[in-house]
Amino acid sequence: MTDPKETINIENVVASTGIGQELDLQSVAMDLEGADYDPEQFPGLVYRTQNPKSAALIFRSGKIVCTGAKSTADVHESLEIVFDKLRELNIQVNDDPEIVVQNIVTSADLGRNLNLNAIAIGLGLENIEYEPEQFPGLVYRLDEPEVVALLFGSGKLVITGGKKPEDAEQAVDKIVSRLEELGLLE
Amino acid sequence: RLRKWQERIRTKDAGERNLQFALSEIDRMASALGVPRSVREVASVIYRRALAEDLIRGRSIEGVATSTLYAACRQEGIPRSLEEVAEVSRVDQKEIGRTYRYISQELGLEMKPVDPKQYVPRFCSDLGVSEEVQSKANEIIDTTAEQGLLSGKSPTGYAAAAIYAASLLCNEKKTQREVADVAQVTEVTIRNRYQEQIEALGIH
DNA sequence: GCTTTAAAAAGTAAGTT
DNA sequence: AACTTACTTTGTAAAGC
Repeated sequence: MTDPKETINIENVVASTGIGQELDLQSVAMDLEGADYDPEQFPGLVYRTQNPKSAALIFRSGKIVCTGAKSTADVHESLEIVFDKLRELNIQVNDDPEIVVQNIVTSADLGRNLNLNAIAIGLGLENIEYEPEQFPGLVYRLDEPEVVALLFGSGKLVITGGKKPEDAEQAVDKIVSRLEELGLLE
Repeated sequence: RLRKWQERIRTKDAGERNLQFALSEIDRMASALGVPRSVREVASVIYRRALAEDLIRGRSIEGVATSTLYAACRQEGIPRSLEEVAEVSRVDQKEIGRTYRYISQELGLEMKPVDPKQYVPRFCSDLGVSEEVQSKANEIIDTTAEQGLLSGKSPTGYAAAAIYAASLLCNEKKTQREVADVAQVTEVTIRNRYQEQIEALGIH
């Protein structure tokens, strides 16, 4: 029996930060190669890094959102690249702007198929959302840690809403023990 | 004070008119769907509860009315798919679905997942197949669902595949296209569910 | 509420070959 | 019938409508 915790994989990390400087996005868009900026569509400028792969949304206020990184370390690496690119454009960037992780998306595998109908009843219809006509996953909201888990018939999971990697581990533990005590993981 | 009085009356009148509009819309859509009067009554009860709980603010009356009708059909055991409900509503399917989930959650309706068997009588009737095909389809659904095959699958596609399989087993073959049309799913979905079901049943 | 970005899960659908 | 592409669901920040 493989511990489901060992199947956890971070798929996406969202973080926010700021350079503490207002920006003229129009000129940044001109000077920054590969930048996508369409203020009519969205107020942020989109800049993609290749290694590590991520997408940064840069705003007029100097605030930045980084998405798509596979780890918190990658978030920092990606943002350092963004900071350096801005410095190359003679824009002042603080030495180490505070980076706050806002959301971590994780996948995991319980290793056996799940009867979602039985789980919906077992976990309590009032606590879950399961509408297979609209989406194949069962939505389970946990209080501690405060995350949302999507459970699939294959036994695969998606956990989102966490701020740190341990949130996903705790969530998997709780889900496994709840399903075990309900006898729905045999 | 007189102004406040008038305002209250105006608000009350507007509220009455909105409720009448919602109920007439539920009636219109229920007729178009051909569901019995009991379903309209259940829908109007749910709608009034949503109104009392102030769940309509920020949402269209039409959207909430349609969602309560969708929920009522399910509660009464004669579900209509979101696609079918959307066809008689002025609200798009996506909006009906999210409004339904919101109302269901807030009112604590505790709706059980739709049992594919609930679609069998209507689909079979539309196809004009025998009672034998109908009970065979129900049997296929029960035995395969017990094996966990239903998890995550849409109830209409699951029912359609079982009816298709049953029509073959009872020598009353209907084509995948015919079944797909009454269930409003694609032939590809029927093919996929059908393959899983006959494999689970050990029919080769 | 919406707009945009990223990523996974699995089902369904549509278009092309 | 296979492949590809795309949409459904979940969280999250950003600025502006």
